[in-house]
Amino acid sequence: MEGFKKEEIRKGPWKEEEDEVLINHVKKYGPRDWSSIRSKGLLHRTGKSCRLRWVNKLRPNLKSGCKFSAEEERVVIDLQAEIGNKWARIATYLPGRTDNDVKNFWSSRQKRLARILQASGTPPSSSNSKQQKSKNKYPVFLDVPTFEALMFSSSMEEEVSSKACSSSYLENPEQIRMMPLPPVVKSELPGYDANLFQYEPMSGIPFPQIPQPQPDLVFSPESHELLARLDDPYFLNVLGTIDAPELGDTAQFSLGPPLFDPVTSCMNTSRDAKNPDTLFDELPPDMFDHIDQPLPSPSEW
DNA sequence: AAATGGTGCAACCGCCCTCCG
DNA sequence: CCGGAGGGCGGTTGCACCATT
Repeated sequence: MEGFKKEEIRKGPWKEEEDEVLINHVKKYGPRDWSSIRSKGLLHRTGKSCRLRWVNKLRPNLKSGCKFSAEEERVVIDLQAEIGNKWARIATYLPGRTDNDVKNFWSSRQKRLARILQASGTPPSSSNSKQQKSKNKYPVFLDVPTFEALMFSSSMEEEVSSKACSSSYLENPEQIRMMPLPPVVKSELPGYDANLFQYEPMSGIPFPQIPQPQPDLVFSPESHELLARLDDPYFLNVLGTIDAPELGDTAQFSLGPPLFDPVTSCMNTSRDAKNPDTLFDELPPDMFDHIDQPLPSPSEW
């Protein structure tokens, strides 16, 4: 019997009928007791597989098929810089998004960046292969989210890649600090944890401070070292091999549809050139006006 | 039109934690 | 206290689709 059961475990793409069974189970018992789905003989899937399917695809109010809006990108970038690869935690700030979504988004982004850096003549530290398959093989500084997150949106990356290797865009840390980043409107983030954000008002522009070591935050030794060096102009010069002069002092940023509006957010999913899919275009001048509002703690929502 | 490469996404794997008997 | 089961989570893989050559 055990052997029989083992052989019966199904893998791979889910069929509609399986989805229906899973949905019915959740309707009856709620999103729990995943393993009982198999033990009852309802599905030949592992409990894990069922849970994953529910969480990633069948759960209500998912924004499946929707490209990340500019604001969502911004949230991910900020939070990744703050707390690292805690995708599930980051996903809690993005209604309708799953940890898998966030993870995939970030992974795609990392791949793009790696490719751009290679094209721009900044070779990976220990490999000369065309394409790095694992992000663990990327240059170490790519694992430090802060800078690359600030320097590249998906649209900026394309511009950057075409202007590689010449400018001083990153030479001055102050320039970076003064970049008019579109803000994450923390007050609108469900589950917002004020302890995770340390924004300092700089001419009304919020800027995510370099994460300070916190008891519950774990950075790799490399990250610790690199974070410690972020104020080092020489370190910045390393990144300065990437050029985006056209962004210059008046770098423009785009704002996507309002965050947490599944309808409008979903309308921004096409790759229409008229519809830039990214941050950093046409930044409204008053967009930072409401940043420093008090933020609800997770317990308040 | 075919080949190639990039991208996004669904799903699996393995590790870890928590809970419960 | 211990061990097993269940579940959560981050990392990885495989594949389909699309754009480019």
